[in-house]
Amino acid sequence: MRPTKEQANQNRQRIIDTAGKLFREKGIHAVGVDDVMKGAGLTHGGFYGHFKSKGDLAAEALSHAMDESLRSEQDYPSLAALAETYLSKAHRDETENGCTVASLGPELARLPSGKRGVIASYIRKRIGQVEALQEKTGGKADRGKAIADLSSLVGALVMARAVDDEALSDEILAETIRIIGSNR
Amino acid sequence: MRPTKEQANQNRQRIIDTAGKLFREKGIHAVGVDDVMKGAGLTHGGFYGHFKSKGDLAAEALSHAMDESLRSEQDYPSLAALAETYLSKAHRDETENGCTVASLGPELARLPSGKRGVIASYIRKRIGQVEALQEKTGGKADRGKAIADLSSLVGALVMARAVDDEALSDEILAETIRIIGSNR
DNA sequence: ATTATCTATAGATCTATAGATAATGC
DNA sequence: ATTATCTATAGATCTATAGATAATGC
Repeated sequence: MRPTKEQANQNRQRIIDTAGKLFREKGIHAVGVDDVMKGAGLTHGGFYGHFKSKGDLAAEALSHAMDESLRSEQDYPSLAALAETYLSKAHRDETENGCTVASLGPELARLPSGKRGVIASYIRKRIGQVEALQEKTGGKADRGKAIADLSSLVGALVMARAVDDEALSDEILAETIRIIGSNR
Repeated sequence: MRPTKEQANQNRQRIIDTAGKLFREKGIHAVGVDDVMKGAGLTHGGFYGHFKSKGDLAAEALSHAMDESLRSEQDYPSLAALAETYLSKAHRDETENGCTVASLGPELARLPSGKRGVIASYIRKRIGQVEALQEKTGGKADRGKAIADLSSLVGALVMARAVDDEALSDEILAETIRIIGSNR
């Protein structure tokens, strides 16, 4: 039963969206084309009508996921407010949405270099976001400090997720929020 | 040709060591038992005489890798000196050795929870290391700041490796070193 | 006799392709 | 007639096991 052109486009978009969530939750290697298609409510053979390969899907899915996680954010009143959201327990525990760099981290570095341009672009936007918040509250932007603060955010989330001990995990989140908020 | 008991133990240790390097370089999922055994100069069938499963090897290999990367470090004179080494281009570019949390990051969070105790222990030691350096130079230890600085180190290394643009990668390393060194 | 390793292979899984199907869109 | 999807499967790869081999260690 062939769908309309519009339905086919929606199917394609749903494949990208599902892949973005599954890859962030389980890692790219741990998710098969079969899993993605099942998640999108399709059979896995149909995949290759939409994408040339799993790698091509990965590039599109990550790009889409990064756009989404930037787009979905409110305008924060301050850097402290961004840190509170980024390092919330909700963001830590809900791995299928949220920051792609924190969810996939080193796996991004191992992607074929032709498909890694979106990562630099995403990180540049995050740096810009932090700089804009510096101007909003403190005064003038300090790009170096923005980079170091962004590093803290990413590193704290990665560690808080890796750790098996909830008290330590909570402490990593809370203390990093506190230090960033104190405008060191 | 059966090796001596001592040689067999050395073989086992070489399997662990090889796995620690390969896992950090390529990710656990991307490395097969076959690759590890080939790297150790053995045939892959012999693996199961040493380990019950790939997962068991992973736990031992990561524990060993973390011990090694802590043990191999000099005594740093200051936090700034630690940051310079941790965020050196050498550490960024040489992924097979070096910090396991930065090399595997989110993949650690997806390990079965029974095998994640070593991660918390490793991170606690890293926090302690930063606190000791604070006392050595500034005065009294500030655990919250130690956690935030450690987060910066991990996050900056992950981002510097993920990015496709060498200028941006270098900037992330250099600026994070500068901010941590400025003892904000 | 024991055992570390090797050869060979079973069984599962994963990417990708081929051909059939059936409804859309010219 | 075109094409999005489905069924079926080829081919590669990966974990794990079984049985053979040959030197060690009691």
